[in-house]
Amino acid sequence: MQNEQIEAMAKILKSMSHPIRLKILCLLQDKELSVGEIREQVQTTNANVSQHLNILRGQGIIDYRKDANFIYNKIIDKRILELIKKMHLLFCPNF
Amino acid sequence: MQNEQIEAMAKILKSMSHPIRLKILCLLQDKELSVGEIREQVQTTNANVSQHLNILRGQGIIDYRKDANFIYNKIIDKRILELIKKMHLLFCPNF
DNA sequence: CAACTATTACATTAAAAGGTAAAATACGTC
DNA sequence: GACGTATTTTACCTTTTAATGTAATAGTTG
Repeated sequence: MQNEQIEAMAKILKSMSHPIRLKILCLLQDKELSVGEIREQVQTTNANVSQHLNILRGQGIIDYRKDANFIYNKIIDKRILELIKKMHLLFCPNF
Repeated sequence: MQNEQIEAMAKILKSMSHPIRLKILCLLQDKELSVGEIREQVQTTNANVSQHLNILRGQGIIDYRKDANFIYNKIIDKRILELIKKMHLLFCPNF
């Protein structure tokens, strides 16, 4: 890996390395979810979820669509999906 | 993934998510290296490398052996090796 | 406009990173 | 065995960055 790529990769890893954000990404693996739906699964506030989502958006990992006053979030970077799948296989082989 | 596993995984990712530590892991993919040898490749001080190595050791990702007054470091968690390989494939397909 | 969902802004707290100097460890030589 | 040198670690302090809480704001709906 080149230095620039290492920097870029480290940024991506950092954005995934917070428990709440990692959980959000796991939840979004197979379906899109609204902020409120995410908050139900992650023990924190609405605003906090929103802030974490914003970090993931900034990395281009997720995107959203509006529907009424809901915001549905989904993963758009397929590489992240693959990476999570791999992590799952490597670190949680029992599931 | 279970919550505990997510916490554990987030910790691992965090320890990999610093550019210097990620570079160290890349360098250690195929060979063991002393602190000084790592410092040559990573633009920082000896003490700083040592501190980063300590974090990776704390995670059980790397271990070391002594030889004279050199410390040779290597990756002992094979899952990390696989994860790096996968990241390489996904994010740096040109190399 | 009242109710609901989400975002933003700001302030506070907590955690990580980095610099520097001192200390520990090992080696060779006198 | 004391001394000088090389390598690495540790400790301490400072700075920087990240995370969180709270309240205010925006946007949408009926």
